[in-house]
Amino acid sequence: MDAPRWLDGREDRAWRGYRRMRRLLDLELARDLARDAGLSEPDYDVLSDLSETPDGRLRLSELADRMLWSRSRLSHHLARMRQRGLVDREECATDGRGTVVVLTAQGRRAIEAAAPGHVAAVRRHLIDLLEPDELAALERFTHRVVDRLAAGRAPRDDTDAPTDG
Amino acid sequence: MDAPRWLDGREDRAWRGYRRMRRLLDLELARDLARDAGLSEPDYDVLSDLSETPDGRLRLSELADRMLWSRSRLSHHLARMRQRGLVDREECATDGRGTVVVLTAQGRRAIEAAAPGHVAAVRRHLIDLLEPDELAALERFTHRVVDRLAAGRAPRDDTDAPTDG
DNA sequence: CTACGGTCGATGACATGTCAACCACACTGT
DNA sequence: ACAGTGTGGTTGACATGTCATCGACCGTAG
Repeated sequence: MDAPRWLDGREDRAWRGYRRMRRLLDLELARDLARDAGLSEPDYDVLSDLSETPDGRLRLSELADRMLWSRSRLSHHLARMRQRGLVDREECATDGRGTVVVLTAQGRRAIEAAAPGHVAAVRRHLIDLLEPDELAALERFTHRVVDRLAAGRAPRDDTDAPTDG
Repeated sequence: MDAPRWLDGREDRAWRGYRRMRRLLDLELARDLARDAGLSEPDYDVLSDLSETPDGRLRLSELADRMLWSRSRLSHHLARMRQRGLVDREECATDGRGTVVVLTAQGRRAIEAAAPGHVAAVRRHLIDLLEPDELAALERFTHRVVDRLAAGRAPRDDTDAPTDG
């Protein structure tokens, strides 16, 4: 650990800005979502991913992978959402161990009611504040960073932690 | 709520990329930090903010404001960090209600041991992957977004939720 | 001084996320 | 068929974060 390369002025401001934006955006979006739709951000994400499939159904592990959640976390969260009637479970026809997560009619109504306001908030607080070149840069570098990070992850691991050293 | 303006292709890719990057970066940085330094990200942030002051001391509410945490959350977290010997509490000389959070010698050693590796990880997984124009864009737009969001927040509110409608 | 409304921080109850087993089933080789 | 090994999902214990409330103290007005 010799002579660490600290962040210079611009790098430090970018990094701090990123973290601060992240936090404020989270607080704001979560607040709006809870107030207007009675959903948390995780709730919204689950419903959103489900609603993007043709039949509102996904294997639990498939959903967990898409969301980058551990199966454990998703299982717990689904149990809570299920009690609220937003989703349901079905046995998987092709794999006796499997669970299929199903979007209920109520869940679909919830995401459809929440989506316009949520997208509007995302625009108002972030997207519409970006210049075209900034939006393009955001798209480019986030995907670059994601590709690198995803490459470093173990192919399958329930713990959300890659097993490399 | 008439005819919501959905995100177009580029906007949608940027927004999804942002959220995915955010999640993967969090997992990776938290993992590295835990493995190499035995600290969580919140631990690191607390220690980092404290170590940036001249004497390693901050009023609890001042620290909470800088971190955008509720006083309650910080109070709970400090109780845990205190049990591990990373920080301590002192009474505030100028305000009988107040608490001063103090970085202990052990806490200073912990942050100084953790920082080089953490900064290296931030570089490796994010900063060093950005082109100069992307870094500049990140700095610019995050600060713009933060300014807007900060302006919308009530000046003082323990709940982390602005009181506007 | 005393009353009053506000702020500081701690606390307990509860919601959420993590981690380490665990069971049931799938797959492979023999 | 049937071990042995691996995967899918659940569970319980625990760590962390949120929310409402409280006691102590501050500031100001009478």
